[in-house]
Amino acid sequence: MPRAVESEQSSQKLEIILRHAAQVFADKGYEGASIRDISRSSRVSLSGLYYYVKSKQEILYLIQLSTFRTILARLQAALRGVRDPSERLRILVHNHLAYFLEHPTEMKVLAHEDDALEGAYRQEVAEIKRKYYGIAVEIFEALQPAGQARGLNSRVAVLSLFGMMNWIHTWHRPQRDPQAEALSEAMSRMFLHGVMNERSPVARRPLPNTRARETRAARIAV
Amino acid sequence: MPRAVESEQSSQKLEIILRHAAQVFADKGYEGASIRDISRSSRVSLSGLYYYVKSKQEILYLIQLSTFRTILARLQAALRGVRDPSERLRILVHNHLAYFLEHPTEMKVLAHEDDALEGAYRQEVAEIKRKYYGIAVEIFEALQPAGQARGLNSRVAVLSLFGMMNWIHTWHRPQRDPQAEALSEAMSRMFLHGVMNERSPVARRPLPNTRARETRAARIAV
DNA sequence: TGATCTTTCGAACGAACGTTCGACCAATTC
DNA sequence: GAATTGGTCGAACGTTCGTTCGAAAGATCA
Repeated sequence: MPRAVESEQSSQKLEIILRHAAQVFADKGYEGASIRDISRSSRVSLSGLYYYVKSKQEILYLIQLSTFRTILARLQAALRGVRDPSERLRILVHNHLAYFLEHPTEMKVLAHEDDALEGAYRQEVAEIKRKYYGIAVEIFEALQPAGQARGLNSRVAVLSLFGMMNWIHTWHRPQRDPQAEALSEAMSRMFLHGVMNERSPVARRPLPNTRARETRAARIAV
Repeated sequence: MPRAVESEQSSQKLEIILRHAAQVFADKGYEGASIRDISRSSRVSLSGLYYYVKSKQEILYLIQLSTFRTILARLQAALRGVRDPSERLRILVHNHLAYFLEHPTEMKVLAHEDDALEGAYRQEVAEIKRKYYGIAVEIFEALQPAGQARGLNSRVAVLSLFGMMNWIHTWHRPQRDPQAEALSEAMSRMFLHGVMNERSPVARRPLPNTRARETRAARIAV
């Protein structure tokens, strides 16, 4: 019989399986990875896996769902009480990148296996993704009434930002590249003010001295 | 016997095969696609494919190699004679995005199947990629002596730019989203000057009137 | 017409795939 | 101590995979 209501032990073992599965999917891709790979790496027999999980698709679904739920919940918590649009954007970027660097395997699976799910699984994940995206659009558009944002297509701007952030799974090496703090500061700054040195950057928060120079974290060594 | 020196006809048929293969890889991913899928869609028998091609890996290799070579050659041609760093960056972005939107299937295969190649195939493609990346870094760093670029990690800045651009394969819908001109103008502008409205944008070229407003193409409807 | 070379393909190879089944073991309940 | 329950797994299922092989059909030139 398949697992019906999970005991403490049981759901703990499911988590182990999902953790190893995420690693395997990240290494070989969803299609390139086999259930046997997951069985070997998690030390659960091939048939034993099916006590915890209905199918290979469900494994991917469970990984994506829980990862996305966590990152969304963290974002909502971090945003609570913050009103300034620029600051909210910085929080979004930091939350996204910090989670990315803490859980690189799960996030790679999220970013790279976007098309692999089908049917109801796909739709359920898409729903969370829409919500996450919607928050980003709201934040972006709130930059405008303040008379700050250029006349830019929100969709293009926000998806470009996600592109910057999600692409890091292809290049970021923890030893070599900046960590979450510096990286999110750099990307927020690039997104908000660009790479060029027009006059002076806007200060992080409205300060007496509007011409404050950039923070240390943003000035990454070349 | 496998094809040795290709005749006119023969290499033409190889191109047909590669075009269909790119479509199949783009739809199902490299691992998810089968040689039989490619056989079916290109109307060449399963064994017939192996007259033109040594292996499934070689198919992917040939697609990636020729796509990358073309985009690199076009970039070098478009850059010839242009000295202004900002303008060179705009050319790079436009070249990349224009090719992306003209050949979405090949570019999706390039962006998405980055890890799929192995051994010598992988290295040969990596070499071109390094060259392409190197040009981008050069352009970016040339923004600095002019006293224009912020103290930003080149690697982070350039790879963020590639992230913006390459990510479009996940979201761009030709009917709905801006075309190459408007899109590259928007992304160049975002990268160079950001999304916020600090004072005034810098003019495209050094003009008498440094405070010229943005061009029409950049003001995309929301 | 016959010889040679290029191109095509049906049939089969062994290996690997996702999934299922029924037997089994250990612990808990009566 | 018999029955029940939660967890485990070896063996096998039918299918699909990438690749090979040898025969044969078409083209080219003697």
